[in-house]
Amino acid sequence: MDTLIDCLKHCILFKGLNYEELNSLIKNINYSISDNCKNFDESRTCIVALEGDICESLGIVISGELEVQKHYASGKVVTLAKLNKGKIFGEAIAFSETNKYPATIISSNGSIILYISKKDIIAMCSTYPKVLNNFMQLLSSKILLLNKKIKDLSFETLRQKISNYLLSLYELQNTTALKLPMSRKSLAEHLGVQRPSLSRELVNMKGDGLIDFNKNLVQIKDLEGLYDILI
Amino acid sequence: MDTLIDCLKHCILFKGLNYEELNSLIKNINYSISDNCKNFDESRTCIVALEGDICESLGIVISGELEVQKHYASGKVVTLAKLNKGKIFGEAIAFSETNKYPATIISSNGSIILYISKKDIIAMCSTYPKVLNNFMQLLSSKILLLNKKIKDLSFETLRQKISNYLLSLYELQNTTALKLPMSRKSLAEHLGVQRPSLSRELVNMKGDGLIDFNKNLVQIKDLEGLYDILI
DNA sequence: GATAATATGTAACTCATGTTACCAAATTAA
DNA sequence: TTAATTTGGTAACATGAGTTACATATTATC
Repeated sequence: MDTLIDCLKHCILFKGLNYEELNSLIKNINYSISDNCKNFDESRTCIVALEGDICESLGIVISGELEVQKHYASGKVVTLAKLNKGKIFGEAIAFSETNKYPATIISSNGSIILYISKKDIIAMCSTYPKVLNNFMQLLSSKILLLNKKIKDLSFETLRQKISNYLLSLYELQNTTALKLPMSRKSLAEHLGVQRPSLSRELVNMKGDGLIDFNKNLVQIKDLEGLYDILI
Repeated sequence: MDTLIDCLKHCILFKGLNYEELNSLIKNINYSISDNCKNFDESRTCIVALEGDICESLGIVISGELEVQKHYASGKVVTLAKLNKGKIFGEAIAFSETNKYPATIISSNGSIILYISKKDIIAMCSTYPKVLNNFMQLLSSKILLLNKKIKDLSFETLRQKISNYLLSLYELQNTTALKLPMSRKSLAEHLGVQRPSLSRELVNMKGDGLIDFNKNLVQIKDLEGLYDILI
């Protein structure tokens, strides 16, 4: 039981709750623990949830490590995320209208998972406002993160991607004399473009009087021009 | 008061609550109503919130219409959304870590807005589990919607976009003999590409034996091939 | 300090898609 | 039914970015 509480202490959902509160919480809410997996596939990995399965509850990893995977028809498998102790999953899926897992979740080392059903989450949140607050913050922050990702993805040209990046640096560093915090190689990767393409476009932008640069220092020469590129 | 309750009845946050429950709710929770705007800009439009403003509460439109706008340095203004009676805003922003409005919200016709602070939302959700459930569903569905949008956006080539679209039709219509529900013009717009480019690529895909088509009927010839394109 | 490994800049080429223009087909209006 | 409008196909061209290759610069290792 103590190891359970110790684990929940590290879970973002229970941030700000002390030992006593967690102790009372775990006694007062309904939950179930999957001590071992029911389904095994041929390679001895345990299938926690299959893509398309109905999701009715929130899962919290108590021990072991889960992998979120996308299985393609061709047989190719792509691991999207790894979830270790204290990480949660299914929180957004359970409450959505089409509550089906969008990916498969497996465990290769016999993990233990605590499940709380939708109904019991509502009950828990009603009783523990701190948990409710944490849950809201979790979902909200995810929404803003996804919005940012969509914004980044929706820039089409390389020049837009570079301008967007430089302007976010400008707002962060509060100066037009920017210091790039990473190498060209990493920047190209970060922007999702090829390194030679990045180099070429930086030279073009210098030629157009938008920026000047030397090593990892970039001087914005036409701030408004950079903003115009994003529209 | 009755018009207020009538308005809340149409708000997604209070779905499933009857008149009595709404009546008791409105008496038991703390809220504030902005009867008129404090800030007017030169064009007599009322500024509900400026981009960058701290957001501490959820807003519900009681009457009038709000516009969510992005104001660019160049002076250009893009309207992102319109919010009419019963629509809510700030729900994800208030609870996120960086709780700043990502866009400006204005009203040109003197709207009335009901505000519920973060603290009072928590209190309301604790007292009314139905509202809590609605709130969770709202945030969760938004997350899944944004995830889908990211998935769609992350396909790079036109062939990937077409394949992804055809495969979603396939899963929807449960047959490889697909009926396109829209014109080429609309489809091109929907996929974010030019109409001639779409035509050209459809012909290429027919040439590669992936599909066959005639008018608004598309026959999938190589299902696995289509899936492979997405990887 | 010499050498190897890695990162960066640059140029030539390829390719996918946007762009424009034009004609045919289909749909709608008169 | 004819005329007008919209939609769709196709071709030629322009362009932006990926690809490859190679030279130079920087950094790490001994």
